[in-house]
Amino acid sequence: MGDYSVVVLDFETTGLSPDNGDRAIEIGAVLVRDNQLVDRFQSLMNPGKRISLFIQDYTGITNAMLKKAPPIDEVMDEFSNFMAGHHLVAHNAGFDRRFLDAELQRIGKRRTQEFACSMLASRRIYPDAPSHNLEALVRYTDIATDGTFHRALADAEMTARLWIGMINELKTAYRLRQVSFDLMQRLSKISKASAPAYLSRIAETP
DNA sequence: TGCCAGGCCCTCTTTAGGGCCTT
Repeated sequence: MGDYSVVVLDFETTGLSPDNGDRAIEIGAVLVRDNQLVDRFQSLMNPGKRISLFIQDYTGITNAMLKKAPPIDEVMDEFSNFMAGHHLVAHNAGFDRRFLDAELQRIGKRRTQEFACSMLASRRIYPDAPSHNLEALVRYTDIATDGTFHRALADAEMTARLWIGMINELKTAYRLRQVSFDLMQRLSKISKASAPAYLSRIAETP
């Protein structure tokens, strides 16, 4: 489990909760190693049922597109190989973690690696951002974009660039040589109020 | 047909409520 590689992932789904029968319809993921995007994974998935007009409008993914897509089980099996051995990151990770774990469970697999959240990290690293949704953070931090939002690979790539940007921000602001996944995860788990003191303490530690 | 989550975070808080964030 390398400290310096993470898989940043994003799901498009039929709704908000796998416990209510919602399923994944697209996964996008980027492998980040040494703060570089070095590999990508993307696939639509056929959930075996029609998706709502809201989801079609929100994502641009249509029922016609999903009809031609491979089944979820097949894609998730491939993706479990892609993510193997890497820590995981997502924006509002609780959402993607629930879907990842639910879809893996359906194919008899289980996630073992740690999951970190770029949204929780951004609330601590960019407390003055006007909003901490992905699109607002992309604009706030001047991340290049082709204007595509709410598609899995585009969102995963932007989240990966946001993650790299936050690591670089910490390196610069606190004169750190390296910022590990563990540090990012700890920063996200401590209360937002105590984050500034925590970071100052890290900066003083050689 | 109608309904629909979960966790963080703030505050007019802790015997709670509501906005944000993800689709």
